[in-house]
Amino acid sequence: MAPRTVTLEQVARHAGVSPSTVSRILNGTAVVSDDKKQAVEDAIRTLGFVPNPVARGLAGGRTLSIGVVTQAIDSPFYGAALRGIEDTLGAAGYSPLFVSGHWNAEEEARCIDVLRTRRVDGVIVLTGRLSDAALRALARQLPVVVTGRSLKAPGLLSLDFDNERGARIATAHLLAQGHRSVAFIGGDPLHPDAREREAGFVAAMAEAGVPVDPALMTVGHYQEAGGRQAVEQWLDGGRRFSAVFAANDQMAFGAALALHRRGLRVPQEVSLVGFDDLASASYTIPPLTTVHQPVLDLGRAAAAGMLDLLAGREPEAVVPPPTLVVRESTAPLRTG
Amino acid sequence: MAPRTVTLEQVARHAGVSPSTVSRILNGTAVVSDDKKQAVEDAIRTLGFVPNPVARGLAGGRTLSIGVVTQAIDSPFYGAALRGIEDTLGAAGYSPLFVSGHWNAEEEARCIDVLRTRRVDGVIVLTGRLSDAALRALARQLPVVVTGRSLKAPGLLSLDFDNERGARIATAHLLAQGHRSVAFIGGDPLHPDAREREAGFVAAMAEAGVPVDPALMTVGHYQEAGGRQAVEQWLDGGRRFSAVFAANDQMAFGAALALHRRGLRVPQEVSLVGFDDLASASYTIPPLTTVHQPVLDLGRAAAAGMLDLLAGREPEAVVPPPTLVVRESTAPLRTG
DNA sequence: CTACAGTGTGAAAGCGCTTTCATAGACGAA
DNA sequence: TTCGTCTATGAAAGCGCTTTCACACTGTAG
Repeated sequence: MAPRTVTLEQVARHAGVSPSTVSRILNGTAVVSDDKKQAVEDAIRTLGFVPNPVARGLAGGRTLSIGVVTQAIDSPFYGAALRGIEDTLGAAGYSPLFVSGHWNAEEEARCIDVLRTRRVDGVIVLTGRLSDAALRALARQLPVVVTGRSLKAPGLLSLDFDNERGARIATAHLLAQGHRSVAFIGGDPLHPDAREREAGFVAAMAEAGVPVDPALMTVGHYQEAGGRQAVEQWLDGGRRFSAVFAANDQMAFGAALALHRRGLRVPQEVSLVGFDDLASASYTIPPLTTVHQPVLDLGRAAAAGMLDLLAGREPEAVVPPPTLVVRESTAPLRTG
Repeated sequence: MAPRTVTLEQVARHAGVSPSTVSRILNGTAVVSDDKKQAVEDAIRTLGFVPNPVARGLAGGRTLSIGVVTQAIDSPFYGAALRGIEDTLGAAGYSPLFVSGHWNAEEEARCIDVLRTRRVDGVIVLTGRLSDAALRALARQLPVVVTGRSLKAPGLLSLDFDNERGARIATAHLLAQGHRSVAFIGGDPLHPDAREREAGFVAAMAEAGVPVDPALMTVGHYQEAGGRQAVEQWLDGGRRFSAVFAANDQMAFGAALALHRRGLRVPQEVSLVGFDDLASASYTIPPLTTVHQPVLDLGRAAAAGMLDLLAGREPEAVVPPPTLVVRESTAPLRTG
């Protein structure tokens, strides 16, 4: 219980070389003769030496930690991404440092200050409210990976998910089922992805030659309560619709509850489609048809991209395309 | 964009004092005359000096970061706790370092090694599989706060939630509604809290003089799928019950789906109670009656306790008692 | 045989801060 | 007045690692 921390110097002494040599072997910074390398590796093993990242951070400027700016640490949506990041970063010896911006540009900027203060080697930003300019500026100092936008800059990798396409296929599915009056509950138009999803919806409707009723389009702020209120207002206003497309699952859940309360059965009377495919979407009643976002993969891709950036490699990021997961909340329009 | 990092030495020069003095002022380690203190504070302000935690960590051994061992970074249950921890730690200038043990003692031990390597100032363990002995040993080296068990040791604070009581009131609620054949879906008995919840269920039944049917008690591993399978098996086996108490919400969701599939309506035909009060529990169909666990407060309390421990104060932790949130998944037994 | 690139290696100087340790005053006691 | 005891402060030694820089060597060319 008192394994006095082993230092690089001890390893050096044990192996009969200088600390510099040990460091060089550790980091592969220079060519070292094979015999010394062997001796050092043996010493490391027998002594059980583990480099101290703190000292490394001070001396070399590398802390082996990556800042991750998320919006809320307990977000059901980003959770999977965080997991993906944690996994692939961890496998490479890096540790993520999670901070939450709470959908607030100012707070996000503060988070990034904290990360910089802590000397992280890179920053992964999950969507967020920061301006593109701010990200570009940040990328001049550190490798940056950002999701939810497409943005070109040196030292910056952006991983964008095709929200419009996702919304299109969701809407197309409803249309293919015969629905003509489909209501849309959007996210906050401040989010680019909310705008894209709306655009996808509109595009799919136009493509099918179905006019969209502006009265059946509203904003639900990506929260359950928003979805619920949307439906309640439509129903209170006497609006009729046979299908609802919610721009995220949480709003779809809210909508489902409102429909249930008003005695409208899903999918018999109203079809419902969500977006994101949260883990819980397959266990709602009925299980929700939704657009699957590969968030876990996105997290992994972001982390892998960061690793590439750090290694000076050209990052090759692949974000899988959106797919529709058809479950039980949608059904063909009942004629008559 | 090139605000060359300001060092403590620059502050010292600017204020006309020695670095030692600046450090002393920063840490309050010694008495410093008021005029110098003033000068230093001015210098800090005008220079915009921010101490480098990495250097601090190397020199002083304090990194101002707290390791947090959670089981899955994307857990819907612990998420709120993480948020609470992040908030109160952040307010005190500490940063949490989250690592996930994935319900695996070995992995948890590895996580703790990572944290130690990173020289965290303390460790918060959310439940987990580590042995009490391992935690006690850890507490000899670092302040430790652990949730989900009660355990006394120097340098260790344990925050336990009254699972048994929670299970009792949930069961009592069902019993008060006239239910007599109530089924129980438990968590993995390896979790102490799973055992406690089961004990609470059994105790409440006994208290009411209602015999428990062992065939109506099963293990669902805290997952949706487990809850679902439990119900399916009972139904397939021809078992009858008018109420189900699931030891966590996720299993309750699974159970609800299985009941729905079999055409049994909640709460008309079967009452359903969960445990945890996940954020999503109020938006299921029907909204779930469940035992509210103040996870957010628990997270805050854990962080506050850690801060106390670090400051050498006697931590005074208060975990609020469980309460039952009655929603719409429970109803009086239909007689006849 | 001298001169000049390479190579592998060690010495030593930091990285930015904390923390002894030592010292110059200030002050009360003798 | 002299001595001892504090008290505030500075000098300097690290914390454990990286990274110049310089130095022996080798080897090859002139």
